[in-house]
Amino acid sequence: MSNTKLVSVAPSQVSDETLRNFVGYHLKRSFNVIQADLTQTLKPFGLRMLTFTALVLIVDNPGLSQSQLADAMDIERPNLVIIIDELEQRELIERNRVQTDKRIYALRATLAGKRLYKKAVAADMEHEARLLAGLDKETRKSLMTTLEALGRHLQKCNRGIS
Amino acid sequence: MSNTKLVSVAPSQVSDETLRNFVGYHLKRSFNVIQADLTQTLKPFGLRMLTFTALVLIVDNPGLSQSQLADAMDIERPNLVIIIDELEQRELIERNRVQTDKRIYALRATLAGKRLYKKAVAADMEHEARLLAGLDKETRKSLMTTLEALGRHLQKCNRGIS
DNA sequence: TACGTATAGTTATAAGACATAATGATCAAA
DNA sequence: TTTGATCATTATGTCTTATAACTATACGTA
Repeated sequence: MSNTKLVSVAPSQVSDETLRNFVGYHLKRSFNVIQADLTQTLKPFGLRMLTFTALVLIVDNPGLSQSQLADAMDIERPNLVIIIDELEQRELIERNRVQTDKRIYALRATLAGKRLYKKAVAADMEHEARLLAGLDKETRKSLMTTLEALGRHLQKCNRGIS
Repeated sequence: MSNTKLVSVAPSQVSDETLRNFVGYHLKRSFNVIQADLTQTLKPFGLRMLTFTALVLIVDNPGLSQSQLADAMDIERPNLVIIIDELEQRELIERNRVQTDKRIYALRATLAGKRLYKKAVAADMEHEARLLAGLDKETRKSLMTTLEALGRHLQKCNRGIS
């Protein structure tokens, strides 16, 4: 029993060497920081990440249905309802019945919605530029390239499963 | 009003071109896919992502306190309690009072905890290897390198703020 | 035409991940 | 010894996400 240590002292610094082998660990940690900052960035506009994402997709894809939007956002239809409710109550978007299929709402941004979109997207770009300012240009470019590649690959995998 | 379109038809495919400019968007989408797969991978071991992360950090850092662990996991102390409760009830870890400071619990993995750690870490590595198998070696390497760099940079930023 | 099935949106509900405030026990320093 | 800080905990609330069940509508087929 030569390796028995009755009292192991608390480590002065916690090591995450095992976890750092995992891509998912890095994704989560980096995303947490960005999300926290983005949440603050969007607060002045009265937007959360989810309502911001929905607004952007509606402006970029006028007339899309709630099902299409839920698919694009990778969330379930019931969860989208309150997000759309919120945007509609603020008169940033409209729900329009479709004549050819009365089950569907065609979603469109109002003028106010389009204006907020512009401001919020600009703020988001500034927020990311600020957060990534310390990284050298090479790394920033490589980051976007590899993340795009990872995203494409994983979406492909995912479609294969479901 | 030459650009007035009374009825815009639903887009056949939803475009996310604006969102794809954002690093945060890519991080979240990729993480979602990995998390879903990892959740399934850990299920046979009775572990969730949070309990898995806690177990790994406890095995790698025997004797650390709950405060240290909460810091390392970037969660608040109250939220860690139920995670530790769960691991302790399954006798994967132990809470040991520290003689020199009776406020602190020194956390240590039991033999069963260390065994489960080995299996779960191996399963996690297989899960990531499987998910990333389709990416060419260059991209995989570049991915880890840039994610490490991003992580280091963002943690540095974060410490500056708080 | 009528019936069975599928789809769009909604409601109700539950679980999980997170934050904050307050408490009791302990420590450490004035 | 008293005051203030720290550790773990309890209670509580919010946000995100998932599932099941419901209504209204659409569609294919007998």
